[in-house]
Amino acid sequence: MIAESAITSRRKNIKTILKQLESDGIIGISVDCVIFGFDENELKVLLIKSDLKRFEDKWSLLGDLINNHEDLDHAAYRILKERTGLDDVYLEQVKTFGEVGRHPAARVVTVTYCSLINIQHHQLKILDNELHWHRVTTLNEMAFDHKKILDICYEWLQKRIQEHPLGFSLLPKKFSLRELQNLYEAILDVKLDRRNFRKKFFSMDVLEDTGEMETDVPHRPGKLYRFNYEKYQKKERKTWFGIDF
Amino acid sequence: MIAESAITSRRKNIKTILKQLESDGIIGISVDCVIFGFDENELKVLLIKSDLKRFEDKWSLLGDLINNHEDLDHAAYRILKERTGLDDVYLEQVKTFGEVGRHPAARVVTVTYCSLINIQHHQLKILDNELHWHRVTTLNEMAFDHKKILDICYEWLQKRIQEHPLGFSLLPKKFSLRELQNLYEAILDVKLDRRNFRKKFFSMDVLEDTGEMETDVPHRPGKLYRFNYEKYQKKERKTWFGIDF
DNA sequence: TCTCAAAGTGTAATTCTTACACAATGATTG
DNA sequence: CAATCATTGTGTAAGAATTACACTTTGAGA
Repeated sequence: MIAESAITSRRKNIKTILKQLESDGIIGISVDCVIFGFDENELKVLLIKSDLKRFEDKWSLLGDLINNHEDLDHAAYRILKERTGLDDVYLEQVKTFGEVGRHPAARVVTVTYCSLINIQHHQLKILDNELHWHRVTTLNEMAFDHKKILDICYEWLQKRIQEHPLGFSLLPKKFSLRELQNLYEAILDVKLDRRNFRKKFFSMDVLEDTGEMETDVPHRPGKLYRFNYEKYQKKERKTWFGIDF
Repeated sequence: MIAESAITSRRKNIKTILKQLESDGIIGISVDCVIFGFDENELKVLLIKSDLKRFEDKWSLLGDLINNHEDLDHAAYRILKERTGLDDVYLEQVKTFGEVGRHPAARVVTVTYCSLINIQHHQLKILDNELHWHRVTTLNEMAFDHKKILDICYEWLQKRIQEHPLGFSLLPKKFSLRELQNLYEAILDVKLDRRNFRKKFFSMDVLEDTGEMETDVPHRPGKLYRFNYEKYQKKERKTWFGIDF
């Protein structure tokens, strides 16, 4: 398979580079993408089987070394594009990990980005069967320090989704309020009151009625909404939220 | 002066290393510290005059390349210690900047850490007169992309201080409620109601009455409190704050 | 002892959050 | 085509949190 051999050769390349870095005493810089998706009412993360003997059968995040003449953000978009074929996606830097022993082959400092994509809509080309959507909540061991990275990104997401409208990136353009609520309930692991949830979103005034309804549901169909980014943008941001800790 | 010559030689060293990195096509990794202090009811940041011709007379953050066998966090503490003599301080990673052209001498990716220190209490040894506490609000041009970095760190601080008790790091161990309120008002650039401010902090139950009073104030002295870290720690953290954006 | 400047304190109005139940709808089935 | 099913859609009242607001107390200094 073409895709597979391309990936294989890329990996050999990485290993060679890392070896070289290590012998020259140079610190490598990589980007690791934590790619979240939402499917079957569960939060998923896109992982790949580690190719290192040291981490046999362990899952790892999608990452790569950055290029010398490439902005850091650009590297993140590139990696995402290479692995998923997508470029119109939500992507945000979360944290940088730089402990000395975190990569066995060489000293590598990695900058972590979170990406949120809509699994259904994009139907990314997972030709390569080493790629896998894994449930976030039932993930134990991972390669490198990737479990720790994932945990931090998941916490980041839980917090972030309550303050910024990133959740919509995980849903189709048109969605029902039930889908939206399921998303929040899954990510935050809470049960929310349906009426209060609706009231809250309507009062925030960021949803737009598409005039369409759900189809193919075995019950009364709900209205479909879309996120109105312009309205959201126009809202004024406050520096004062209230002290609470 | 001993301190000065040490710094000068260190800087030459950096320049040499950067030159070498650039000619070898290697990406350097640095840490930049945004060191906030609070004095005379104003938020200050510790800066140094840039030593690059390109940025003559511009202020820059305190930074250094990381060492090969040093954890990233450790590098941040080291730099802080080298520049201020302090090691028992609040320090937190904020964001990594990796645009290609951000450093004129070489490709350098920099990881930014925010540090909060109490200017009065520590009396750091600013022997070197190129070091300077600058008002955050009246800072225009800076060297490199440091103004952008500072802006982002300042926004980070404004948000963070409302959710976490980091503000206390900027105050003496014992402080009056007025001092605390001045701190919040200065950082957030808002006026707060004195009674509501007190009510809020007392209801959060993180302040401890020291039994002491202010001295040397030309008016009725206020009680002195200290932050009770244990009580704060014991509070349970919620994943659910409420959606709002 | 008088003045000054800031400390210390309570309450009522408002806004936000939570808890809660029943009728309407469209799809499916017998 | 009538009955059933599952889920949508909707309002209100109680409680909690936030806001706005003014007068008395205290110690220092003149």
